[in-house]
Amino acid sequence: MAAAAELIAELGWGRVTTRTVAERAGLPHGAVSYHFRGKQELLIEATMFAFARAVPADEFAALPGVEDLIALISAEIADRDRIDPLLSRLMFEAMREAERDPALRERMAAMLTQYRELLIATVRAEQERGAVFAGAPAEAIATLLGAVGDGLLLHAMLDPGLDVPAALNALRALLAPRPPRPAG
Amino acid sequence: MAAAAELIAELGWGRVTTRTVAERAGLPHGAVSYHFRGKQELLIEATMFAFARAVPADEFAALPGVEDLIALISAEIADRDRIDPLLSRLMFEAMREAERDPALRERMAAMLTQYRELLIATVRAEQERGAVFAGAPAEAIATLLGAVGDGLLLHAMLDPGLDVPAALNALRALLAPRPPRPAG
Amino acid sequence: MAAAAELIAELGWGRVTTRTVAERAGLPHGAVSYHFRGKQELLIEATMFAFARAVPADEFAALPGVEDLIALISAEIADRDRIDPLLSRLMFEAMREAERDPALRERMAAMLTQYRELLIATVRAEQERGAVFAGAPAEAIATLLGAVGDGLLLHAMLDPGLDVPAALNALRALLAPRPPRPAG
Amino acid sequence: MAAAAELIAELGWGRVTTRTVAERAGLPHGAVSYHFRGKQELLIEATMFAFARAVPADEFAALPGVEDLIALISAEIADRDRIDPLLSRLMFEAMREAERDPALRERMAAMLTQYRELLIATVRAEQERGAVFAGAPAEAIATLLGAVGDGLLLHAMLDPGLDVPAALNALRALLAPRPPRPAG
DNA sequence: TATGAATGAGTTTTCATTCAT
DNA sequence: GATGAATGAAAACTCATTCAT
Repeated sequence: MAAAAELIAELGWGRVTTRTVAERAGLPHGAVSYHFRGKQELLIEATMFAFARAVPADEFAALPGVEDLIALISAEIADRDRIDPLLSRLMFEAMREAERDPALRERMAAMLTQYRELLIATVRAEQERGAVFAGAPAEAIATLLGAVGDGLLLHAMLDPGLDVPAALNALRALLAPRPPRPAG
Repeated sequence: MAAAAELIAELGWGRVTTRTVAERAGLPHGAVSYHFRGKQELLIEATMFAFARAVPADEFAALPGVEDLIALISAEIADRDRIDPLLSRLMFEAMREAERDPALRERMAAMLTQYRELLIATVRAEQERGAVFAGAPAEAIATLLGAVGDGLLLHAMLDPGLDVPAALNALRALLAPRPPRPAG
Repeated sequence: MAAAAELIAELGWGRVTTRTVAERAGLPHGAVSYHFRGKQELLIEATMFAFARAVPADEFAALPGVEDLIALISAEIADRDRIDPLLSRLMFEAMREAERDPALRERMAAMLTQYRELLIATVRAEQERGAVFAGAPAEAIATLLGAVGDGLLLHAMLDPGLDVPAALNALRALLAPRPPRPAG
Repeated sequence: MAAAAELIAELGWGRVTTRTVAERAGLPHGAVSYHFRGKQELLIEATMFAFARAVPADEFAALPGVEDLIALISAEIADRDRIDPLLSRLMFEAMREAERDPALRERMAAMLTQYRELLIATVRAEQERGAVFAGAPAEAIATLLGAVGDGLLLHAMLDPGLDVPAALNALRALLAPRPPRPAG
């Protein structure tokens, strides 16, 4: 039941009840306990299902080096924040919950690692192409990029007036390659 | 009852119960409802209290233009993550909850605005001093810095192995001033 | 759960607790909140259920013009006060509560209106038959009769020694038809 | 604190809290427990105080035979319902509570007996004056009058559209003296 | 296999009363 | 004497889970 994912995003992990999920899905209440071992299992499955459906595996495989890096980040934010706020909220809920539930943590970690690997590879490729500032290791820049993405998401969620495009332009300028610093 | 803040960080906002808070604080159960109008008020007050105690007002006033900007960010992360992991988790919980509770959102927004104003002023001063990349508006760079700070916090929380110092070095390099890009 | 009605009569509306109701009914505590949206709904449903069960609808339909009016009132009081003191107390509690709860008030008003319509029709029929004093409008006499009924109920409840039969005899005498008052 | 009487009338006996009383009276909270043995004592004292203040003893003594009986009832209803609904509501609350609290019952009974004696004496005097229907014992008519008074009060409280003046006119007509019934 | 009624543990909240100051 | 902070008993309500059908 991927409709449970909606409710996690809307209400928060802890406020989702089995009844609400059943109602939203138009299913009988007993079905929840019948198909899943418990609420937690339902929510975890729903979360991973929603992520898997949103980012198909082959998209991950195809991306590095193809898209401009900034455009990638930008599109990601735009997707999350404008087109489907569900996913960004769900991501935060799941991150929070993952800190406490080992089962979820494991699955989230795998997903995040995959995403991080993609970022590193992309940064490295762009650096080799000369399209991105090469004065720092790709790993470190990728870490920054991931942090900027989620941080902007978080701040934009709290302050809808935040000028995300301007911030992304600044990021673009910062990431631009540059000549070696003149001595002195 | 600043001991409630601990529990928010440990258990998550929604899993804190009045009973648990009372036990942790060594107080009778009725005391919670006696001193606060309800659980939510208690948690909000505890949150703001913890933040206020962690970042004294005069520190805010003294910082701009005095400290190196990167050092500021770095110190902030180090403080939060090493000295008192409570604060970073609490921040995350509070941000998540602020999305749903208008009262908390208002207070968090005020705090973040104050922090953002400080960042902007600092960035602008450093740009004028020639110590920070001037190719983007101070507002946009400050937005990025705030996002990077909280994003790194979040990711470091989820992945304790994350190389934060390396990322901060990369940030330092990216923020360094640079000569105008050669034409072409 | 019509057993809740007993407790309203015995303890008073405000002193009935869900726990008491559950115990009296031999049901687990959670059942109350499961079957009704809340305590108030339970008590309201129990009240209307008890009234509906006590005065079947067809009795209402059959009465007007058939029974002697006094006998009607008398039977009503006797029924309520002797056969089932529960109902008179319940009626009083419900009236008191109806002043504050709009939902209950609406349902009580509907019931009282139905009863009052019956009284008016009966009075009017008896007046036309020449069996009841015709010197006042049927509506006004019906209002008095309704008031006398509930007033006697109330006073008999508070003072068990009250001579209700004597009062009903007096009512019978007062309601008797009379010749036009001699002029002067 | 006679201001507690207001709250009984407004909220109902069981819903009055010591805090509310103290606030309404502008007094410190501790004063309630200091001056009275408990909440119940406070409410009982407040009730009797309000009644005593509303109907001074000498008024009771002066009334019988002086006022027209209907005017007395009418004035009573008007007073209660229009000028000061507080007293009528308080009366009902106190009656209800008196069923359960012996201490209150005793004091209410004394008051009601005094009132009933007054009614009987008045009816008897009016009957002797030839101003009231003499075909029934004064006691029984007094019982009816008392019941009509409280019954009308109760119904008028529930149904503000009730035509009380018309009902009182009918009562006046019913109580009018009449010649012996013509034979046949 | 599927359902949804029923259960009871757990949570928040209210409030009369107590008692140190 | 007077205050109001503190206590804890009791109440309503929620909800995941169980289980008879």
